[in-house]
Amino acid sequence: MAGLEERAGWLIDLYADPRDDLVVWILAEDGARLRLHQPFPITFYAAGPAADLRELWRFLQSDPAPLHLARGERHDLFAGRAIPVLAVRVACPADLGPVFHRAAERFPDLTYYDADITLSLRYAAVTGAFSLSFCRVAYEPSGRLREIESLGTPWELDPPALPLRILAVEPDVNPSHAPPQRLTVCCGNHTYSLDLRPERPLLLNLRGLLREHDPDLLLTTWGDTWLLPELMRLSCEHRLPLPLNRDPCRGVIRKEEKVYFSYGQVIHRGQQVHLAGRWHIDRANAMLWGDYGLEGIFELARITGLPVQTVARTSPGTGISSMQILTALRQGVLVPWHKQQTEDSRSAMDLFYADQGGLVYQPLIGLHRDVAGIDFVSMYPSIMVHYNISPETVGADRPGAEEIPELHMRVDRSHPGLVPLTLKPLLEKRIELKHRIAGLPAWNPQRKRYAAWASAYKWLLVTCFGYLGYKNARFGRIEAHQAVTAYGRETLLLAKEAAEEQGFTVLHLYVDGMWVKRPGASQVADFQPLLDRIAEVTRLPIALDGVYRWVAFLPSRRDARMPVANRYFGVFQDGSLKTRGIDSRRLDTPPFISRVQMAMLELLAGAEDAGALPAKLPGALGLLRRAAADLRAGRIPVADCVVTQKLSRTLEEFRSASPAARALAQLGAAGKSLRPGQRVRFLYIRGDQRVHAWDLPDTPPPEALDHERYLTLLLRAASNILQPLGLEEAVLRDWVLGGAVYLGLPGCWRLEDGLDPGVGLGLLPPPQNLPLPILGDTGWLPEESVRAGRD
DNA sequence: TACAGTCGGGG
DNA sequence: GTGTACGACTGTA
Repeated sequence: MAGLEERAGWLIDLYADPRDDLVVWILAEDGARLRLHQPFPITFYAAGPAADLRELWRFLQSDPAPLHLARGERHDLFAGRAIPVLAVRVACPADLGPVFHRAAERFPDLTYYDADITLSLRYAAVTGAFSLSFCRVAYEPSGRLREIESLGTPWELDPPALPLRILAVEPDVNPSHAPPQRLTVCCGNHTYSLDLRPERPLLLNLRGLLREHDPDLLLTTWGDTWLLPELMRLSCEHRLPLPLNRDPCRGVIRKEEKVYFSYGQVIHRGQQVHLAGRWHIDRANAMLWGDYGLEGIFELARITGLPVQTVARTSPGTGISSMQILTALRQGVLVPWHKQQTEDSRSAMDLFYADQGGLVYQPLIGLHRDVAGIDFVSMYPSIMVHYNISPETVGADRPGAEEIPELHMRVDRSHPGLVPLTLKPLLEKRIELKHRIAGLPAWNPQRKRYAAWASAYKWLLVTCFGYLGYKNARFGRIEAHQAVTAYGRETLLLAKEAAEEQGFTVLHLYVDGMWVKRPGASQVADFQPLLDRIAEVTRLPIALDGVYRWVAFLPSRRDARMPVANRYFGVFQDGSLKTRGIDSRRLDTPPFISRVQMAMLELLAGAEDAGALPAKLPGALGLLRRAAADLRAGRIPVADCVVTQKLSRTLEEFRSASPAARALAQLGAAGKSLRPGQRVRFLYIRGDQRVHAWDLPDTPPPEALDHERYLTLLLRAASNILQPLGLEEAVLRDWVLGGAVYLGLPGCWRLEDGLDPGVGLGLLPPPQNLPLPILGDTGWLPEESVRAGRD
């Protein structure tokens, strides 16, 4: 076409604008940042009794916004057929919200579809151009976009990298703890330190930096909750405009903080500041930032179709929901309007929901060797794809369809369902990523990128199951959820039978994994025939989590004869540890206790074989004794004794003076407030106060700590890992406190099969000869020892 | 002893 | 722009 400019580049932002209809930002290959615009009419639908639809028609005819009305038929997923609808096409996307709300308010009983879909998803469905996709664009000199064509798909493994300009800003301290004094600003190879006062030069300097560098990404720490609101306030006060936005025609978008309930706990989401034409990401407010970083966020944007600033801050559940919506739009299936109803919704759907849904065994308590952990890979999503489980494919009345085990239901496998259609490429790409990761050395940057993506995918897949079961989810249906768990149980039972046929003892089953043992089986090759057999009978992807040198399943702390499903630890053949449910896995355990526990475990992990464990005991006990002595002598830094707990309610709502409530009250008295969902930090101290909130101006000296309390926590943590070796908490306490040792009693050991009872305890040297722990003189145990336990 | 409050899991 | 479970466990009274 004559007079059109053509360019290739990445789609980085997109939003409705009352004057320009739809604004599309392209980061061009040649470095230009293009603000383009185009008309983008949007249609939503209403269904219901014909008379009501006619009334809605008349009502909307007098609506002030330019719109077009038509009758038609559209496919309803749950009805399984096309239904008559009134199509309301709004000329300008910015009008959609107001028009829809006027309609829904006046006619609340009609059913609405496609009414609340994120603009970027609609755009992806209509044009094929998704968030961050590499596109070819053709536009008029005025900026009017005439053509856009995506040159790739979200499923590429090596999409061209964006040449992003990043400006990073970080205050010197956490603003919720103390008032910051200066900002560190990084862009390219330059780093600047800017004083927050006086304010005018600060604003002028920042303005200069923003203009000069024109960043695509403003990467901050506490930018949502403090920095940007503060800068906006200063900019207003001093009447010095600050070009935070790249689009000068728009203001920044602020979203208020909120507290909500999700998966059984209160979540606090700080306020947010979104920019137009460039992104703002606050690492402190970014979901799972530590898990997958910028690369993970970009990949999530690509595959979910959500804007970068949104995926950075939302849960993966929103991502999976968006992917389903995109599938529906592409298939021409109506997307039900999602009412923000807080009705009785006894959804009772956890994202894992092991107790009613998943098969859980009671593990065989104690220490075992010749054990392998075997897991199904993304079991529930794999089941959905393999068995075609989707809200529209499952039901009681499906003649000729496949019968679901245990349930009086059938699943129609003649056409791929919406959910399997959405998940299939995701599962396939994740498996391909894992292959590539395995083939690359650890230092390879591409490997790190893939690992970040794989981590982001993992979370999408984990949450998709919960969505399937939630009855108020757009594409959720309880029967589909039940079908998945039914197939899951059957699958696990098939795996168990296969293991028993091959002479393995099944130690434990947990939803999508199992632990098996057979005397003498200590190599990967010993378990390969079982893996092959399980893959053959279940037709689902199975993987060896690892072969253990030894593994211990812990009993209940209330009753040592009772097993619990989720507390265990073990060492793989390569010496790496796997721990679940023990103190160091918990975020409310003081750091020094976590470190001691992990250090003890690492010492035990040095044993090549369970038989060599007794020789490791003196070292582990020495570590414990040293820790207890350091605690009493005040040699543990108080910062390492801080307990962190998440607040579930406001101060007034606490009915019991729990440690967290006491700390909250102290903070309140000092003028610092915390909201439910935020974490409170405190120390256990002696005296009536019992605790001392950590974020108060003063810090108590080590002598003020409640040593007795910390000693109890320490001994508990130690006994949780030494209990399988026959050392109970009371014994440890006597021993650590330096009293008589009754470690020499034969029969104390509770090692399974073949380990010589009576070995070990008698070999312990007397306490004064114990080897000193592996510590430096100044610091405490290395921080790595804690992280090593978490994967 | 009963009750109140917090945490993890999955990958 | 989410999704209000469950059991184990600890601390308080």
